[in-house]
Amino acid sequence: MLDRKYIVANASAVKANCENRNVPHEVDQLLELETQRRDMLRQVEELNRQANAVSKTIGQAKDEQEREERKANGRDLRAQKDAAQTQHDELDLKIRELELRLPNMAHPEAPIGEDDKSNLELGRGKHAPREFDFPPQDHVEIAKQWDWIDFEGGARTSGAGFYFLKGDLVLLDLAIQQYAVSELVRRGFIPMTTPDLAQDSILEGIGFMPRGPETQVYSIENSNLSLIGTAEITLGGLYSGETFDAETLPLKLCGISHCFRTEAGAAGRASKGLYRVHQFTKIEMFVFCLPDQSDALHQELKQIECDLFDAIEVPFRVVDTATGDLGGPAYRKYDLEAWMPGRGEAGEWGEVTSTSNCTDYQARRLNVRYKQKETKGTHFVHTLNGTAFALSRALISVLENHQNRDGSVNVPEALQPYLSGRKQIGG
RNA sequence: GGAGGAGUGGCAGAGUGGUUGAAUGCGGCGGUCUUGAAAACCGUUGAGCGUGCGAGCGUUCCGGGGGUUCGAAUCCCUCCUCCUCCGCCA
Repeated sequence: MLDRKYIVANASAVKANCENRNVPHEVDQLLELETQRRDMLRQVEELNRQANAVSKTIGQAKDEQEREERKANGRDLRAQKDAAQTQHDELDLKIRELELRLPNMAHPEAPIGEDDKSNLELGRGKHAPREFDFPPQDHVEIAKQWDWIDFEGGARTSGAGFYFLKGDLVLLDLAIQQYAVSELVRRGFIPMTTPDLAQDSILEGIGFMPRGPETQVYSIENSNLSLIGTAEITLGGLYSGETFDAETLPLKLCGISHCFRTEAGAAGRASKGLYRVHQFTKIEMFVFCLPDQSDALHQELKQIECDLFDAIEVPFRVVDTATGDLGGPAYRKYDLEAWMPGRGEAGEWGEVTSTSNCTDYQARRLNVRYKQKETKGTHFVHTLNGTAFALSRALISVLENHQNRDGSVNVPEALQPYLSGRKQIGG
């Protein structure tokens, strides 16, 4: 959510931003309603002031008759105030609905473009895509050879898009998680396991739309809870309504959670094997910080993602997301796309991580503030998030890039300590 | 699941219908004293919104929502959270 005063003062920039992002807007209507609301607010406060003044004189009334007259006067003023208040609240609600649909402003250097075709490649990882001297298999084939993934069992118990991991692949999965968590802890992140469900109000604050026709998340019937699509939701909601002391920021959190996605409308999109599933585990980075820290922290999160994928020796490229492809809350977003040799005809890049600077957009919706010593008042913090590893896709990248001719898979050195020192699985 | 109790400012803790945004203490900040520090003493110390160049003024907020009343931290209803005891359970 944008600051209402900012929208009023910068209406043309807000409109231009919506157009760059391919989001329809009703800024003009919002401005009109806001003008009305302010008038109404002034009326409400004036009536309230008068009513309060009358109330204070009632105790000092000189006789019963004067007392009753003043009471009647007070009643009348309160009634007028209530009527004005109701009008004000209706206007406020309409404005808020419009505001909630406005996306965050975009970073001035973010590439402008309609969709992901305008995304800008910023660089590559340390490892170039491998030249195979044998036809590489995709992860589904590799896993099948060693009975590492049971898709049929997943479908039987839970439906299409669910799966069981088995055997050594589970150990690899855990090794990646442990490696990521220890690396993040080393870099000052506090490890946290989070609830896998959150209240809808928190989802909305983060920028998800639970229960809409295009919802990405599963909701629990007869409750206001939804399964989280990412730990960003719970970590971001963790301090909703709270005020940080400025010295305690930046606060870096590392969330370990399951992620649930309906993937509604994703049918037909590249979705083989583990690539697009309804549930996966994710190690997520989340940061609360001061406004002047968020740009640098965004670079830091991007760098951590690069370091992690370099460490597991997976080739990747970094992409600066175009305005039209940014989610609503993001001011700027970088994606890492890993090389997946088994994808498409002869390998393709596939998104494996994403890091966003959401500036104060989520903080305003969730009411997360900071307070600086010596200065009056509070301000909204900035929030950032980034994927360390989404395990489903990380596993694809490791299996496909480190496969051998016989289907065995080399364990990247960085992961070996977390896999009993083993250098290979399968075979 | 059953029975009780409690939710007030950064914290602790008064306040049960009318200048109470809220006593008091602690903490924080400023000052006096001191070579310096401590102690002591004095002063100061919540946030949101509106309005004004500004000092300020107005308004809202005592877990959330609703109600009674001219007026609610204070009375009523409801929800949430926490604590204690009992039961059940990984």
